[in-house]
Amino acid sequence: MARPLTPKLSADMIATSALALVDRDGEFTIPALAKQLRVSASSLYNHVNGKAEIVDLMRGHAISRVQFPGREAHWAETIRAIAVEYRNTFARHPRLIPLITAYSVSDETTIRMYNAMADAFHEAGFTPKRTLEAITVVDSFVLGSALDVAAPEQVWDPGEDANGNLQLAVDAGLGYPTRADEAFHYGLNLLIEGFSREAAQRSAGG
Amino acid sequence: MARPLTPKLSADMIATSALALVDRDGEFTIPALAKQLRVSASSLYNHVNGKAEIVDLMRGHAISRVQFPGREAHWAETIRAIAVEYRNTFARHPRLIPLITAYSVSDETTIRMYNAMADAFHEAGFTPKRTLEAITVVDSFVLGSALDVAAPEQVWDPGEDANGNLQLAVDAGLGYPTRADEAFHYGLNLLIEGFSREAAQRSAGG
DNA sequence: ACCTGAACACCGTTCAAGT
DNA sequence: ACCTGAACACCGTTCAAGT
Repeated sequence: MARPLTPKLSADMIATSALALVDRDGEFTIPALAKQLRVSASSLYNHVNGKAEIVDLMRGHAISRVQFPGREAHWAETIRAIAVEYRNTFARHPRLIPLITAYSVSDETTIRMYNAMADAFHEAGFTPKRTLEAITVVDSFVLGSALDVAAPEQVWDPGEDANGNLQLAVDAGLGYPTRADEAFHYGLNLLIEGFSREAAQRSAGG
Repeated sequence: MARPLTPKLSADMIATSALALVDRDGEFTIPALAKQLRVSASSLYNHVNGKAEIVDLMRGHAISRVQFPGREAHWAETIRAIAVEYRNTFARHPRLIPLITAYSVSDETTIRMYNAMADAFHEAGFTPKRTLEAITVVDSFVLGSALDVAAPEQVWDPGEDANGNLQLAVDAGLGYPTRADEAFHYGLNLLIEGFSREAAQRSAGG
């Protein structure tokens, strides 16, 4: 074969194909990826610097869909919309999450998201330090909630080791596929209510 | 050599040694682990069924230190104490977190923790379904916060892509090594305040 | 510039052999 | 029962050769 007139590969094709493998298998290998692309393994290295870079591209690819709310919204609704979008984006590829947590997280979309949150908390009257902490809180909760989507359900099947109250709760949750979703919105509401109360106190001159 | 009179290895030694490698390098390999234990790689398989089981043992080993509060405490303080303990336990071995998120999470200590939280929320008057959601919320936030400890600081060095408000917040956070700690307590307070308000509403017959 | 096959170092796991 | 060394399949990456 050797070099074709038009390239058989691109970084974007590699990312898309790898994401499909992760969605299906929870992992990917270079040989499996090459096979799916009908290409030899070494060809990938003409477009990509290594496996770590492929993971990086996958995160960028997954996250690039994030839609931001318009600036006309109330700051609290901006925070909510970003958190929901961010979490849903991760939840769309739950098995990607364990892979990307091992790597650093600083692509352009992430920064844009932090920017938008910083603006919202500034509008709420938060100090810079408080803004940093609030962003960290939202980020942690979103990431943890996304991980919860990826987690196998067996966590919630404790069997004999559960005492009465846990068993009751689990029974209430079985056959309840939106558990992770509802818990996410519940927690997000608690956080935003707390932020709002703090904002009200600040504007009241507390 | 062959078989020694007293075994050179045990599952616990393997877990401890692997944890030391992860703390130092962020990962571990079977050959490196065997070398540190001054043993051949194949010897490990007399005590352990494979790499996945070693990761399982590491999580159990790390988590086994968790101290539970006495039952005399107020339910809200019980929740707080568990969350703090749980999160600090993970934060003690931050580089372990990306490894264990890829596996399932259902050992005995975890179940005991969920049991204790279920009792606390029951005491607060939560329904079983609400209890399940509240536990999920706390769990997600704790895990996300622990991941934040493990995350490289470069997330918070956005450089030119930051707009004014984000840059101000980051400036407030640089050289501020307890950022992750303070954000965790901030978020935890918000959640517990929310839980308490809900409990008060319920007991008032809302 | 981009694809290929051969090659290399390394990893996880198995297993017969030894005591 | 428990350790060893040899062996196997597999993985990530490099590189000279080809167009």
